[in-house]
Amino acid sequence: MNPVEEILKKNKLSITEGRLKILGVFIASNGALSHAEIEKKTREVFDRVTVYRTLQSFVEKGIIHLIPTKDNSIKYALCKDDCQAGHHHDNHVHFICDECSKTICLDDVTIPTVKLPKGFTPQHAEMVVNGVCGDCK
Amino acid sequence: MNPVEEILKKNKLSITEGRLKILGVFIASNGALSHAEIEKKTREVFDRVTVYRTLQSFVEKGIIHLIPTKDNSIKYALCKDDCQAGHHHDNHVHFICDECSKTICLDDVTIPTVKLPKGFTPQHAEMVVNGVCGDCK
DNA sequence: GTAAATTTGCAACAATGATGCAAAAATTAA
DNA sequence: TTAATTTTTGCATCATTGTTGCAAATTTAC
Repeated sequence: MNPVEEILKKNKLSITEGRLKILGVFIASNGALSHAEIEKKTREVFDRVTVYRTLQSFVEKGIIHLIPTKDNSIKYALCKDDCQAGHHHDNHVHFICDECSKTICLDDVTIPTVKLPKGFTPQHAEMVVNGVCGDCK
Repeated sequence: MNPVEEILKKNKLSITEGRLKILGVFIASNGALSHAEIEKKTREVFDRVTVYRTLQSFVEKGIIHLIPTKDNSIKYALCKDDCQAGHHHDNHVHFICDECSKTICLDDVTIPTVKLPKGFTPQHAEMVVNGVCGDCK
């Protein structure tokens, strides 16, 4: 069994062509992908709705995670840790390159904790850094 | 001249009913607002397109700023510093309450700098903390 | 292989956002 | 203050994005 199928099995998702293909796209990509990008790569094969539902189920199962952005573009990423070990730890910083606009998971950069004003109880933090990536400099 | 008009003047925007009203909504609110919320509060008075264009021009002038979110909902906020001093410094942490889902600018909490891997040049950082706010605890 | 469960595609719909253009309003100049 | 110029608004229209119900197709379990 190939590794893509294994990930689906491990997450109790039935093996379908759509899921194999879309998960494959993530594994082949080195950065995060927007919904539009995934749709473009699979539109000829699968329906728009299938892509939506597939991504939703992947997020629910923790196979991929969302990255917050300022513009209204959801970005999805499959992180190395998640897909190999199966247990989730997406508390890493994300980097968006202003040149190539690629979104990269900095798996080794942990989000620092900040001291909040009185009354606020933190639960989860997200951090996104913009700048220029190694390839573009 | 009232303070709302002054902000528009300072930013070289002509004083119109729509801008006064929408800016007023921001000043009256203690948190960030989504487009939909602003539209709801002004739909009977102004056209949808006017709201879009007004928000766009406010962002361009730096009167309001965007807050990144995971779901596809743009949040806009008017920060205390910006509107009073006129010079921009929105390098503060944002807090989203999981109970009341209010988004709050923590103007006094500065985003910490993180050490990035070799090759990455940071330009700007964003940080969003989720949890429970003082009112909901 | 067959039955049950799940997923897919289609159609339809809702929400969000953008653009061109004429009418209205605001600013500038006289 | 009025007239001319500039800017903004509203309307119509369109594109994109995302959701839902349901029948057909596929996958899984037996």
